[in-house]
Amino acid sequence: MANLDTVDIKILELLQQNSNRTTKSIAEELGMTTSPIFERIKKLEKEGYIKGYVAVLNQKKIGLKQTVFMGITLQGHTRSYLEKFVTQINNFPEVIECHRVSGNFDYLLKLVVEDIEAYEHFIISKLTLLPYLGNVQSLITLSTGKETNEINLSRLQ
Amino acid sequence: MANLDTVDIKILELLQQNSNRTTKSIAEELGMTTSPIFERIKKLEKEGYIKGYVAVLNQKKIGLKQTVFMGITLQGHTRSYLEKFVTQINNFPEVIECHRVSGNFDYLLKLVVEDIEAYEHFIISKLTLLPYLGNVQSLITLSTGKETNEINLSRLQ
DNA sequence: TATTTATACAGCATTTTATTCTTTATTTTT
DNA sequence: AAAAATAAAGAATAAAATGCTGTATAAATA
Repeated sequence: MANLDTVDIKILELLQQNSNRTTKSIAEELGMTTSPIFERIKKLEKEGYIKGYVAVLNQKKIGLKQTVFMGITLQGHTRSYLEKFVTQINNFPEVIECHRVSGNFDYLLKLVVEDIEAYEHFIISKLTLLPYLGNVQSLITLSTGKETNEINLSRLQ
Repeated sequence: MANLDTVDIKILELLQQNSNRTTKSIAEELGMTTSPIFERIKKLEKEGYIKGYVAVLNQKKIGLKQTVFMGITLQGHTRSYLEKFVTQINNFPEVIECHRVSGNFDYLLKLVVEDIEAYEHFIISKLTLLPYLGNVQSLITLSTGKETNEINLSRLQ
């Protein structure tokens, strides 16, 4: 695919908002028939523009009410240790994101836990067991104004 | 719904991984027929456990290669100003998350941009126009070890 | 310029899935 | 123990996905 045209971008925008829409309804919105829309979606999937389709859950309703960010600095920085650290961090079910960053920390983590108590438990019984841990800073989410996975594609047009 | 049973949790886990699976294939995996699975999914949607279904895009392939986190401190803290700040921040297409946090910052943002240059442009031409801005700290993502929206539900069982 | 080739899409046919309904078994309540 | 509620199987129907054919338009080639 040379590049994405207007129709492709529109399809991606719609599927980011609701991936359960029928091909037909997308086709109608774009003033086309189902087949070209169907074929374009398959192409976007095949060529990797679309990584997949997922259900988004209501964390709070499920009992996981607390989001926490952690800035972590390590004391050692050997390659083998960094890799080990990432592997272990990724295995914790509480951790949903783990980014190596430049700036005032080495790593930034995003966690989802039941509540503050569960977070404290995570720190005591899991995190602090990791060696070479340096400075650890917690950012406890009080409220969330925006939290989406939707990438704004208007910039591409 | 009193609460989620084992089958509900399993369904949620599967739909978090791939929401395009057919009812039939989920039913087969769980050793049931399609109708109960179908009804359970509808119930989970209706009662708000499932917020929606979305396509996950390949950011890099689309040309948005850089993720950045920003810790922001405000100088003023009147209610009306905080609200205005959040509203304006949420309107920036670059910002995909905006959390009010306790800790060393007032707000933590997550942004997705083309590259560092685009990030600099965001700061100069958008962010710094906001009044009452205090300390701003950037955490530039170098690499990402884990980045998922999938909530681990094994904790609930 | 004429001719071929590739691309995109409409429209229809077919297969597969989603959805609804009925019946039966099981559990819960009284 | 009887009645009511719940859960699921199985079949029937509606809707959607998927594939195919033909046509128009654009791009490439001679």
